[in-house]
Amino acid sequence: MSAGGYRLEEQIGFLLRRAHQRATAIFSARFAGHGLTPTQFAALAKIADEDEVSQNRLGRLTAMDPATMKGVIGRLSERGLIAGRADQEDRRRTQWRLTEAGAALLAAAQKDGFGVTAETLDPLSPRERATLLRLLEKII
Amino acid sequence: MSAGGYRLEEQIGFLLRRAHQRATAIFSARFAGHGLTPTQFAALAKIADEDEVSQNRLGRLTAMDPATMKGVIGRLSERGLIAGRADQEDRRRTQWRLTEAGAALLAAAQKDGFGVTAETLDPLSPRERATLLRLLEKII
DNA sequence: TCAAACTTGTTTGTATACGAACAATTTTTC
DNA sequence: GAAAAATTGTTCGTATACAAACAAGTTTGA
Repeated sequence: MSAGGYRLEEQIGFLLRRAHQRATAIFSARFAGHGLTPTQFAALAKIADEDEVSQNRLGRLTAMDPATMKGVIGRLSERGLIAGRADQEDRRRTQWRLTEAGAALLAAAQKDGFGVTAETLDPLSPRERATLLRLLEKII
Repeated sequence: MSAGGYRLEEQIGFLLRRAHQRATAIFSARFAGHGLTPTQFAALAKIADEDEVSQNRLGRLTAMDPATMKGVIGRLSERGLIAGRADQEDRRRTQWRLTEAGAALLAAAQKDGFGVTAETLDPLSPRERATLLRLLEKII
């Protein structure tokens, strides 16, 4: 009976956690054949955008902390989807690129990426979809 | 240059992940003194609502899978914030309650719970806040 | 009734997520 | 040009998140 009037179901954090869980579940179902997680797909997509990118910068672009990024990079690299080379200008850095296999997988997976977004937003009207994206951007 | 026109920043899943990350960061800052994570706090709040609740039911109420719930319950129980008893009617079940320490911590933490929500939604007008909650509920 | 189906909870393994502490390197500042 | 500050990346530890396989107990249905 919510002692202090705190209703979990109405808290933005709880709603965001649940909405994210649902989006992830939809992603997992559609990407089962590709063997990619949402963060792995995000990393591939951003590496493709950037052509070549350091680990830290990729983390900023995909909203992953350096420790998390290291794990994602490691798994993509082990699977041969990306390849790294030492940066000559800055010896702390490793620059990462898609391999041919990575580019092929990304190309094959991309339409499912749009499918995930479409299915996740399916309960909303086009206008509501735009509103939701706009409001989410405002609170990030 | 988004080869297939796939813009990560506009995908609902990516926005939800980032918004959830920010909400969690705000929670962590405000709850540092209480030593509670968002899921632990959610579990305490729901146990208080229900008075006594089984592990699986609590998982459904707080949107946690049974394996996750077990970890959360274990940590709260180890800290003496909740206590479980074997259910006589259904011998598979354990029923969980707040201890006095748990009830006290929940009472002390609750105003910070509201603070997290307020800070997270701060960039939005009251009308926008209501809209965001409504749209999130629709896509869950 | 009794077998099938379901529910409750556990365990294992993989993948984020991130704080904290750290080493190596580069940039800034004086 | 040297000290200070910042950046890049690693490692360790803790906490979700969930699939899959499982054991044990309960409910359903023919």
